[in-house]
Parts: sequence; C-alpha cells; structure tokens
Amino acid sequence: MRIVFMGTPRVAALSLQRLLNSPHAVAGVVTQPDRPAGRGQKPAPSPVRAVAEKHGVAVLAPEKIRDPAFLDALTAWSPDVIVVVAYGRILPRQILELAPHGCLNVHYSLLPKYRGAAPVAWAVVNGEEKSGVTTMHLVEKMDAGPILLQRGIALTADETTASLQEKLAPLGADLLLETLAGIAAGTVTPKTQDEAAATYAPMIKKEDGVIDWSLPAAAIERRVRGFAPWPTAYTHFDGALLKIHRARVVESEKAPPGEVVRADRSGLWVAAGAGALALEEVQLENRKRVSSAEFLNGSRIEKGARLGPG
RNA sequence: CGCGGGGUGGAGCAGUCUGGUAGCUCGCAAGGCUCAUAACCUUGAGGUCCCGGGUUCAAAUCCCGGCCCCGCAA
Repeated sequence: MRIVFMGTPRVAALSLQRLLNSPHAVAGVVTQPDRPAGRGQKPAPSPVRAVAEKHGVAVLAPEKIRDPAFLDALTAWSPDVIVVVAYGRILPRQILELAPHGCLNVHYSLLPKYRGAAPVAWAVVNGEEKSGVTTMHLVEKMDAGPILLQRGIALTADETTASLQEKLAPLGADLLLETLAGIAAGTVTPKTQDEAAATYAPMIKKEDGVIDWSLPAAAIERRVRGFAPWPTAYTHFDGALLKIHRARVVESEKAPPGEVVRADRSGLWVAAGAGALALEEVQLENRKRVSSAEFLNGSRIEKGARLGPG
C-alpha cells in the first residue's frame, strides 16, 4: 500500500524503519519541526525525520497542522492509508478522512485502558501486570477509535517506562505490519471500544516527579520506575535536587515520612508513609548518577536528615 | 553564543573565595583480632590536582585558551 507516515520520537522511528524495509511504499513522512534540544539549545531533527532523511524519503514538518500548503502537499502524496505513531498533535477531521483507508494508529497500551499521551508511564506507575500495543483507526475523540489488532506483554517487577518502551516499540512495529497486511487482505475487523472500560493516561508533567514521602513506599517505588527516564522521581536534600533512579521497598521502624532512617554501609533508607525506601541509585544536581554507597562516601548525609521540600 | 555546576590516588567527595608540605569516606595490599560478620585494630601501596599557556619566589588554588562530564531548560 501507499503510505504516509506521521510520527516524531524514537519509538515511532522504529515503526517507520520497519515500513521502509517492507514492500509498502512510503510516499512521505510528516513529523514535528526541529526543536531546540539539549544543552546549547540547538534545533535538532526528530528521530523520525532522521530515519526518513537517511532513506531519502520526502519529509514535511509543518508548524501548523492546518496550514493549507501542508494539507495540499499531503493530499498530493495520495496515500492509501496514513499511519500515525506518536506524532504529537491532534489531527483535524480533514486529515482523518484524507486517505481511503483513513488514519491507522499504533497506541502503546491495551485500549480502551490508558487512552492519552503517556500510556506506558502510567501503566508502570499503577503497577499493571500487563500492557501491550493496539492498532486502531483514528477518530476525532482521543484514542477512542475502533480497534483492529492488539497484542499484550507482561511487565517485569523492575519494569521502567524506558524498558517497557524498548519492548513495546518493536511489538508495535510488528503489529503495524500485520495490521496493514490484514487491511489489504480484508481480514481484520474493526471492533468498537468498550467506553465503560476506558481509562486515561494524561501527559506527564515535570512536577509529577516530585516525591511525596507520605505515600506508601511501594507506590513511591513504582513512580521511580514509571518516571524513568523522564521526569525522574526526585526530592531535595539540603536544598539541592536529588534524583532517585533506583530504589527498593524495605520494612523499617516508624519514622516521619522523608526522614533518613539509615545512612551507613547497610544502606540509605528513607521512611515513607508505609514502610521505607532503600535508595540504590541516586543523582545529586550537577553530578553523575551514583550508587547509594558512592553517594554516602562523598556526602555528609546522616540518619535523621530530612528529604523533601524545605 | 539559552542559564548554571563540575573535572583532585581505583570510586565518591573536601580543599580553590583569603596561593605556601594533598585531606575525608570507601576500595585495594599486608599483618592482627574474632566462633563469626558489608565487623574491628595496625601498617602500607597508589596522585601529571583534565590539557596548554600566563602571573608569582611559590599555583589544585589567580588570569587566558581548549577538551570532557552533569543539572536546569526544551
């Protein structure tokens, strides 16, 4: 089939890569414009753009999705189907109805659960035992379109958003090709979503990473994994930002939430609302991430210290 | 030129403002102690203080240039 691909981040780039290696014809690619990124704020191309250019595929990166010149160009590519993977914008009806087969979307959850911008992170934060990928037709309501195919995967006990994404990206790429084949052969049947079972996974904000020490240790530990690699679960020590990259739930004597109950060679433990968290890998602002043992060697943190704002 | 912090024995850090014998915690080696230990005691090895210039009687420390790492931001 003749395909136009719309996507932006790394996970999407993998799907594009797989399409380019398939017999399908990728007529063009649409991605977000180069944005200032990294230190120095130099505009950097999106991962999808990088892959497209490497393969010499035409790329459009409109600032405004409704820009008439862009819509004309998109129409001129005359796709049979538009494949959308984490493009990063809500598409107007005009684009949804542009191709004969409409817009095919790869979503990284088992819909109707976790509709929205951050399905992977919230699945980890909520301690889900399984997640997966779904292909569906895009409709105007966010992630509410009829489901085409779905494939599940079990989460491991130490799953992070980063690790889960690594697993879901290739799964999604596989499912995408399978779905395209099914559409071409007429063997997939769209299935309406069960609205009553829908849940939402809103975009993660920087502030979501702030650790609330009054939560149960198990909940904090899940947030440590769910917010890796971004925004990272973090707190403050002595006025400085302290990121928690890895932690473990432990049993401990009662202490006010946020209080350091252990800071010696047996570990760095912090009291939570229920239980305590053994910090295993941390990172002080401006410094590298280090094991708690290394952190203890260089810092003067002691039992009784308080972590958190103020 | 987006803002800011940093590069000091194998690791993590202090010392730099107010130049003048290189320090802390840990690791490592040897010996000791203990039924035993991520235990403890003693001794020891190990450093071009990122690189290159400059100022000075003297530079980890002050000045100029460069390389690398990191936090914020996106």
